[in-house]
Amino acid sequence: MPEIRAQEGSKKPPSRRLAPDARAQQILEGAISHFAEYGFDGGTRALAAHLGISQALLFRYFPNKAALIDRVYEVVFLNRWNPEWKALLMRRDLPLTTRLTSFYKDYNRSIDRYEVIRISLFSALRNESISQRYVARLREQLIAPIVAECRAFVGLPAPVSLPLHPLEEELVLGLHATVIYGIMRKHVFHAAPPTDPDFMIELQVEGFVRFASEAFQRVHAHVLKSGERAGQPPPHVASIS
Amino acid sequence: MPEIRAQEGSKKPPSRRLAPDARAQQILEGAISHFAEYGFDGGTRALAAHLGISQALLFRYFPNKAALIDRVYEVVFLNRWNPEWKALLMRRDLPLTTRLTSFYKDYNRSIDRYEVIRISLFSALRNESISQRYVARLREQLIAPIVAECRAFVGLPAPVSLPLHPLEEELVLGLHATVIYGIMRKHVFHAAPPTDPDFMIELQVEGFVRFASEAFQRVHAHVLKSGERAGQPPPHVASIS
DNA sequence: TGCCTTGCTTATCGAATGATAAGCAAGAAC
DNA sequence: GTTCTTGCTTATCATTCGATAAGCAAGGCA
Repeated sequence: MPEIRAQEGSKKPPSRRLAPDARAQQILEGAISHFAEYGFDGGTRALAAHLGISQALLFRYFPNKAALIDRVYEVVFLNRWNPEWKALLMRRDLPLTTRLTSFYKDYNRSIDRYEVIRISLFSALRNESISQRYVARLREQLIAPIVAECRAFVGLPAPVSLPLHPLEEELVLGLHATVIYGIMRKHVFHAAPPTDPDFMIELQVEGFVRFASEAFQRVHAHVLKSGERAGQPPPHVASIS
Repeated sequence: MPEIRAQEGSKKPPSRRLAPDARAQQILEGAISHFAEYGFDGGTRALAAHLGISQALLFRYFPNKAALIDRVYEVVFLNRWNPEWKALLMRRDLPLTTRLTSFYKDYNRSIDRYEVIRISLFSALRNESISQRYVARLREQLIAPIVAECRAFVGLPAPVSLPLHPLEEELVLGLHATVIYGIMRKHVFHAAPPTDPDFMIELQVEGFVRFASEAFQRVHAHVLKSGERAGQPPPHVASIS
């Protein structure tokens, strides 16, 4: 009878004395999935247990919990940006529909991950500065360029002569929303029917571009009509009833 | 010289010995704004301090923290639903555009609140059952009826003879997304330009209805073409890189 | 003015949190 | 097989968490 290793505890045979780099990487990946599931208040003990290591070991590889979270942010936010997106969107040798379709298919593929969308939301709800920086980059690198391309597409003046208006951004963000909200339905609200994201993106982009000309014209007319008196924000209702 | 009340501590003159109902209501409202800001891991001590009362008093009015959170959910989710929405959406004596526009203006007005959107997200990220019940109601009471109305509008068979397809719902959710994501940008990502929500809703609905006929036709063609082999979910990528 | 109900606070509990210190033992080097 | 480096665990820290118990005092009532 071969010597059976008395099953110690429950399940931690596949981890003993890793090389420091490997262990750090393992902890980081475990932290990503742990914090994505339970938020950043998910305890370090639960994380360690999930990794099959002792809780103290975490602090040998990361000085404190905040530092570990910062590394998580780095992976989720910074490493997930494709600098070629902007260039793709501005390639006027391609039809606007083609550019938007292939961009959003790629963008969708890049962020349609349980960990990414949930950690993004957890950090945004914490008002983390990295989240706000991501939003700013999104605006400057993607939304604003798309607005500019739409301007060119519908025959309106370029942003250099006529500055971008928030309502134009919002128009584009309407298209953006269909992609983001779809991912959120899947990973946050757990209400995603099995579907074909590429087909839906083709459809949404087609609808957007088809209506773009009229929409941008109407936005410009609306802006002129309301005398650019910087639409006062809607009255903030006090009680919540 | 009038007797100045030695400023005790910092600021808690406007609260002593309230009637039980008033105190309970005050705590509930404070909890809503506290949990909306810091999530449900926001401590009871911080909540009490914000209310200018002792932490122990909370447990005199609510048996435990979970019970308080349940009351918060009640206010945010249940009290915020207008049962007339479905009827409005189905009023075929009105043009579809009119119905959608006035519905989404009202819906937007109803949920465009800092506390509502943030608490909804916090609870969804916790996989709370009430959040999932809200999503189910949204589907059954709003999205499905809109799909049915669109079917009628574009001349497709009613759901009784041809069951709703997830892709059709997703088409409608694209419109829904523009409203929800706009609210999230404002209260979660803090990236909302001052804008005119009613105007944007008119525009988005107009674009949606204008493209609805072709979109629904293409969805049906797509469903037939892919032989209804229940689109296999996209391969779940393992590493997060 | 005095009493007496009751709304509220102070003090404290055990469990859980992030983090530290000391020592065990795996496994390469010889 | 022995040694020695070092990856890892056990034990413990102070702090903070939700929750409880005992007692103070505000203010209506007489």
